[in-house]
Amino acid sequence: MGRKPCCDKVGLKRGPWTIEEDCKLMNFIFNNGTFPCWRNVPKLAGLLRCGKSCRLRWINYLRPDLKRGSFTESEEDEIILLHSRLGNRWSKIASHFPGRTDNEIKNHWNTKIKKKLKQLGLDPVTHKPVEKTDGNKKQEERSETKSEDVPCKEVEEIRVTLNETNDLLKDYEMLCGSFDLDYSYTSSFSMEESNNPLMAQEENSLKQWVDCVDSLLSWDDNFIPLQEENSFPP
DNA sequence: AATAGTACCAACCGCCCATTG
DNA sequence: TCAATGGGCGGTTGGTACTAT
Repeated sequence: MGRKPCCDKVGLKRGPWTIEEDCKLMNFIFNNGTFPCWRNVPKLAGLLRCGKSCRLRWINYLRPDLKRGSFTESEEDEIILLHSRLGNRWSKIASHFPGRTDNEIKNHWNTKIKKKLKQLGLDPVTHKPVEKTDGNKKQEERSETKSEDVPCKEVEEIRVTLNETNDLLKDYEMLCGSFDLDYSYTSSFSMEESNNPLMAQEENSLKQWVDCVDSLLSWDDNFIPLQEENSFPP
């Protein structure tokens, strides 16, 4: 007996989200705060998406507390450090970067950091120097002479940083000893919980974000506030 | 200008695990 | 105790933009 699919995929929309869908989802979340059951969200928000898709969209893209833009060098260094300790546990790694998502970090690792480590002669999995066979030596020589995206100076800087990072490891471990390593940054919030200063801050940033987006997006006539939109599709 | 190759990232898939009845 | 369920997670894919030939 196999497991039931997370949702009935028949008739559900897939692929990139439209602005209208984003609006519907945001609108629903702004009006309802926390939602214990993602499965019901698409139905209640009037979306033809599965609950998982809504959750992902919110967490990875719509959350008001998301930090946009490329990773700084110090962030990269910390990712490398954390990866050496935690492996591919991206959500754990992401919990150390408020505003960054596990998906974002995973993508950055796979597209940028992995390459940099390889060019440094480090195994991205073990973080240890790679034993070079004749075959991959030649291949690496070729790619190194061809490669221009990481100049020698930069590679040297990364080496220095990594050494510093290793020096920091001890301090970091001490630090982790005094904090809960499993501390996880949670994206869920509730308007009702705004007595909590942190929640209030989050709510405040949410409002600021809404104002900001409001001014940037041309909220067309299709965007109907939830309170006014009493009739959801059956 | 056209085509091929590469990089990037949003989104999906399927498995795992905690919770619930 | 166990099966069903839903959320979370990591791996992978597919589309798009950019670059090289």
